[in-house]
Amino acid sequence: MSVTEERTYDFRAIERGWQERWEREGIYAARDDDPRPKYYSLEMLPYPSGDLHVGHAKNYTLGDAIARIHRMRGFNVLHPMGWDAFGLPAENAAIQREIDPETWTRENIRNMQRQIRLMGTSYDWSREIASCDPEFYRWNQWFFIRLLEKGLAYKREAPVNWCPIDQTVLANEQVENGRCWRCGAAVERRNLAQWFFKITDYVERLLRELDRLDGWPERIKTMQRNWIGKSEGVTFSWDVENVEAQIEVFTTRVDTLFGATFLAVAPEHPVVEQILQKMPKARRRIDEFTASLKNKSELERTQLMEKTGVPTGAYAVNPLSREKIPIWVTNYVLAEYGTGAVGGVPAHDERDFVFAKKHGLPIAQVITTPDGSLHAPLHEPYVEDGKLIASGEYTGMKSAIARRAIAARLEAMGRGRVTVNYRIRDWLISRQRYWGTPIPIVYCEKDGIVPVPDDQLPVLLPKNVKFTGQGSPLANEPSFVDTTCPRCGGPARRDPDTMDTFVDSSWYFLRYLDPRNDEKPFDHDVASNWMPVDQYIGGAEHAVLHLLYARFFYKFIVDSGYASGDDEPFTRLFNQGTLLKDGEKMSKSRGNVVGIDDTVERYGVDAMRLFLLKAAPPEDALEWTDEGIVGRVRFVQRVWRAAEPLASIARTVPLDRLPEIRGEAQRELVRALHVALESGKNETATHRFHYNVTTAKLDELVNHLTAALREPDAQDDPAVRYVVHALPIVLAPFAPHLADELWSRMGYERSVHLERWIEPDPAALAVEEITLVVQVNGKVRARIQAAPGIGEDDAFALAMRAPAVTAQIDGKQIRKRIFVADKLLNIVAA
RNA sequence: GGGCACGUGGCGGAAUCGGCAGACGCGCUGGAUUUAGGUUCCAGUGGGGCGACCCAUCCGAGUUCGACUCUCGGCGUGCCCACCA
Repeated sequence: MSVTEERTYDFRAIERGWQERWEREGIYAARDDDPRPKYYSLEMLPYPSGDLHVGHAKNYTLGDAIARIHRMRGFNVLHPMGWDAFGLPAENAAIQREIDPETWTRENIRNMQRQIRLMGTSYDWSREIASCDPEFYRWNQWFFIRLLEKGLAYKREAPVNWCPIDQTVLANEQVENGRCWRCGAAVERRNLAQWFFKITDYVERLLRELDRLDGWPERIKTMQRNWIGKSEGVTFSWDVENVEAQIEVFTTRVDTLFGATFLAVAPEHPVVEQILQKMPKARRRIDEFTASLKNKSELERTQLMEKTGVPTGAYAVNPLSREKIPIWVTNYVLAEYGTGAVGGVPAHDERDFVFAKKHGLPIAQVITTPDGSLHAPLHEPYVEDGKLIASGEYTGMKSAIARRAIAARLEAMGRGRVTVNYRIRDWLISRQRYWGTPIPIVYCEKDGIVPVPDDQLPVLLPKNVKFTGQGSPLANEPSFVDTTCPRCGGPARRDPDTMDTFVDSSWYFLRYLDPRNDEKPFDHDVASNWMPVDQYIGGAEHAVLHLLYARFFYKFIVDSGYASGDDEPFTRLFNQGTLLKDGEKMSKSRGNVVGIDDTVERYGVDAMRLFLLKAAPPEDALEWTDEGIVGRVRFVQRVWRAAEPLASIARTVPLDRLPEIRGEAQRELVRALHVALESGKNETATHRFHYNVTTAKLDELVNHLTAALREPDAQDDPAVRYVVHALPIVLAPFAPHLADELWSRMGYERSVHLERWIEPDPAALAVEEITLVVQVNGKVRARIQAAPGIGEDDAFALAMRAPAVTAQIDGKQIRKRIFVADKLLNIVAA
């Protein structure tokens, strides 16, 4: 073996060895009774899709660095991991390849456990959970029944989103641009009886309390606000001429009421049938129109079709002007939003304008610009607030004032009221699929809807189910569906549906706190002590799904007394940027994945981790390159070559005080260490987590160390020994294996990950000389070396000795001096 | 169409408070070591000029002694929402 080979860091053997030892000794296990301040550090739990790629590694590496540095900063850190194990891909594998979904899932979990361990992440594996375990999903069923008892779970027939490919209904949150979020199929509308969670009961709190989530990205809060979609307006009714009916409309622009020239209703609106009873002549054309819409998917109806409609022949009476306007059935008014009917104001609404132009309906301007300069004919709708015209007694009012006045008038007439409307709908949780939590409900001919009693939970998923891809697997399984009523003992049928997997992730973070409890989902006191999650890390794709559901669920949990304290579950949220390969998001479906196993085998875990942290700030998208990681391989080897030969003697210089400093180079070396320590501390304390900067400071430190080691007798220099001694500590959160290997070679028995971070020392950070920038008229002309704290006059005197400065001032008057202590002197001359 | 981000060398990025633009890394160039390749080490690396200096953070204005940073306008990129009444 040659000399160079001997000094090469054998990362393959060393990294594996440390992972086994950490696990054997359980050094990352969190204890409930630890007296130190708690820190709950959580990454969104992964779906066990098969293989991890370096995109996953990016997410977990950041979370692990944060957990590790908090542990070293004196916190009792809880850092758990688990599996979001229910879901469609497992069932699709069953249909396509005849593998049992459970087998498929368990195999994937096993493989991903191995890969996550390969990354050297500091999880407390004793708390691991998988949502497909009956010990976990039992509590989904338990919570379902608690929600049912509170009236927050209910079954209702409603128009719902149906995915024809995945053969199940979807929540509104799972429909993106009219398409299924999983498979991309155009979603259809179906009227089905389904279970909902009443998230709308919590909508005001979910909206208002976003304001106090200071640790959340503004972007995510905005997305939640938009999704909730609160709008304030007026709901009021129109009489229908010659028909015993009223039509309620909701509008945010009641100031435009005098400009309504038609009334638009959704085809599904009940008033359509009432009108047809009186005026059967219109039936054929309305039926034809409605039928033409029926064939269209929701996507086509909302996005691709032009606005169209047919008149009903009936007229509505404007409650204020008494004007009669025609009632039209249209395709652009949605039955599910507001009241399903809208006053058509072409002059001041873009959709109504387009519709009126097409069908030759009048355009009546009732708002003009504040200066009154806008007059008919309008070539485009004027949708801003302005001043009312042609609006009876309200003419001349500003929009905002008119809105209040007209609302008050409608209220006084007993026709209307100020209302608030929300875009968000109740959360549809039924799924017509097998691989999920069975809904714990039994239908009895005598007793109706009967919840399964707590002591009969869990309702287990049956094994050996047939997967044909046709219809719901559980519904086709008589041994599961046929049961007896828990109340009367008579024949009954089980609900054949399973729950949306987002139910699992709405409270899983509480199960980590008490994972083996078989009497309750979690203990009240244990949960209250650990909650809320201090730092939550994950991608932004869950902004209106998981993150909204979990907030709802935790509010319910605190309201019900299952836990106490702040009812917001996640104090701080950090959105990781995605990992790109060749400019595209790395994903299995795109086929551009770089695997964990290959990367670790080739470059080592620490090099991979360092690259993922170093290449970009964690919130930014990061392009994976094989060239970039070799720089980190070099770094790991450079550290090893510098520090390992001194490992046996480094401990002779203690870390609890600064070492003897023999010269300027030694000062700079020790300073570089403390700069790195401070960077790690600050990036953590400010929650920026820009460890790309901290790792750059580590590079500078190692550059200084390498230079110092070229001096004769460097091994005997106390500053060199001190820095080598401290190196494992400052490396530990980022390159945990390398750090522990060096630490143990110094003779320590205990892992470096149980050591304290060294507090950056102001004396080490202080500089003996500062560089004062001298500007003339804002342009840098000289840099002068001076002692820190130099006064303005002394600085000026020094500056005037610099030829580059005097040359610029020559022949001019000095008007002003700006002096920033220890930084800059700007001489203004003209 | 609306909202929110962002725009700095060949590339990823740094500059935390309005005060040295380009830290650190990749790549590249030259040198040393090496039979050679690789590794390692050293030096250099925004553009222009022989030079004192000049130009440069998407473009254009503005505020300021001083702007990558603040304001206004434009262009570009990304993400989210979108017949929501």
